[in-house]
Amino acid sequence: MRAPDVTKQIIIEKASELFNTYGYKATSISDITNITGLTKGAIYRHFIDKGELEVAALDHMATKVYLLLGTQIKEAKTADLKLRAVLEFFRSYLQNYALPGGCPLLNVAIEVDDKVSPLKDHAQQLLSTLRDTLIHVVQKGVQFGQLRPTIEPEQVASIVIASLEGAIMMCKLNNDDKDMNHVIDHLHRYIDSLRTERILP
Amino acid sequence: MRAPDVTKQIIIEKASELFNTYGYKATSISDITNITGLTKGAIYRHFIDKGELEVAALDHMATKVYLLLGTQIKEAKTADLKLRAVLEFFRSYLQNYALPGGCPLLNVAIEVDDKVSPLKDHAQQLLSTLRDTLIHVVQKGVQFGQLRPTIEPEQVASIVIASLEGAIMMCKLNNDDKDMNHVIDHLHRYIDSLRTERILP
DNA sequence: AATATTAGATACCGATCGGTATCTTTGTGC
DNA sequence: GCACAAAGATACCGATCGGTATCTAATATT
Repeated sequence: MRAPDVTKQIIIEKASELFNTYGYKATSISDITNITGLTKGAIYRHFIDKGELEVAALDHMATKVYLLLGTQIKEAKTADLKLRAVLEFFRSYLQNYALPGGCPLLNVAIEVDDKVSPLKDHAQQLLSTLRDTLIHVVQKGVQFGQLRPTIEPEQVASIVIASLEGAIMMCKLNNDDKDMNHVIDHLHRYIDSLRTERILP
Repeated sequence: MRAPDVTKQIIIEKASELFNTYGYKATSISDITNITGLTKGAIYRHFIDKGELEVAALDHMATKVYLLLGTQIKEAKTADLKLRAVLEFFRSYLQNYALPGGCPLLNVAIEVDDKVSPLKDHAQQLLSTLRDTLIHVVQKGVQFGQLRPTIEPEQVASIVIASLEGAIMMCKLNNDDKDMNHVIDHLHRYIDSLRTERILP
């Protein structure tokens, strides 16, 4: 008998990889028992039903990703560098496969079809968090005179997120980084256009 | 007893809506018998297994969409207008819901997780077709002096497709057109920048 | 009109799904 | 060391999955 929260964490970790790779509905409890070496009895002791495990797994993946992304953003000093850090974070996303199955947000957003469900609520919250993070970066950039005051932070967020998520889809389907590189190149130039004009000496 | 190909077409049409809305794996044969009023016997007379129906349904949706998109592109006279027609096509995509479940390409691309499968092959082909269409538009635009000769057609295609598909994901999740409008506004300005500079009088 | 062909209905198959009741084992507090 | 609580295993449940063998009925052929 192990400390219960350790076992629970193992279940969440392994399950989240399966969910993110094969889909939430497509991953069965048996798949999770197989990969964890545990039994159904053990799993259902920690989660009242599959839905609760799905939400826990999504939360786990999300905090893992956002923690790393948040760090990268904080380390960059100016708004435009912070935005570029986001781009490079998404590029590395595809290369080192620390995150099996691609972007958790994209995957869950496409899979959930219910009008309302806990999983959809969490997916919406994930997107909001990402949007708000980018919006905040841009707002601060304007405030500090790093970015042009005429730009709309919400629009910048929409453009950056949509481009990167779409690129992930394309790259995953073709097993090829080409589209992501094209998109990131373009976004770098887009960010250039957001900066305040500096008269160089 | 009806003409067989009429029944087959009904099955494909109804099934494709279910597949695109709820997912391929998540839609059962029973779901299809319910919506068509037919029985399993009738369905399995026309398709050897579920996989064959999945592919037929995806093909059906794709040709339906690409026929309409192709028309819009042909009706626009210059390359930059053709590209803008693509943007507006995607905008209308979300509003009138002639296409239940959103973009078939995006949905299937996220769902297929197999390394190789007929459905994935078709999904890849769909993306290639869309890419090639945009690339061709840009190449002709350069050839006819409508677009700057320095631009890379492949990069334009990646950027346009990724942005639009990503926006679809965001809008579907939030049930809100905002992100798509932001993205399309940006793409219009991007297309502006692709045009040959004209010295206005 | 009789026959051959085929679309579609019915009833069933084994496998697997999510979930649960119950039993055994393990660790903990006294 | 013994009682108790909790973790995990086992065995099972009804429902549903994709798929099929067989039967019926409607059309097409002659």
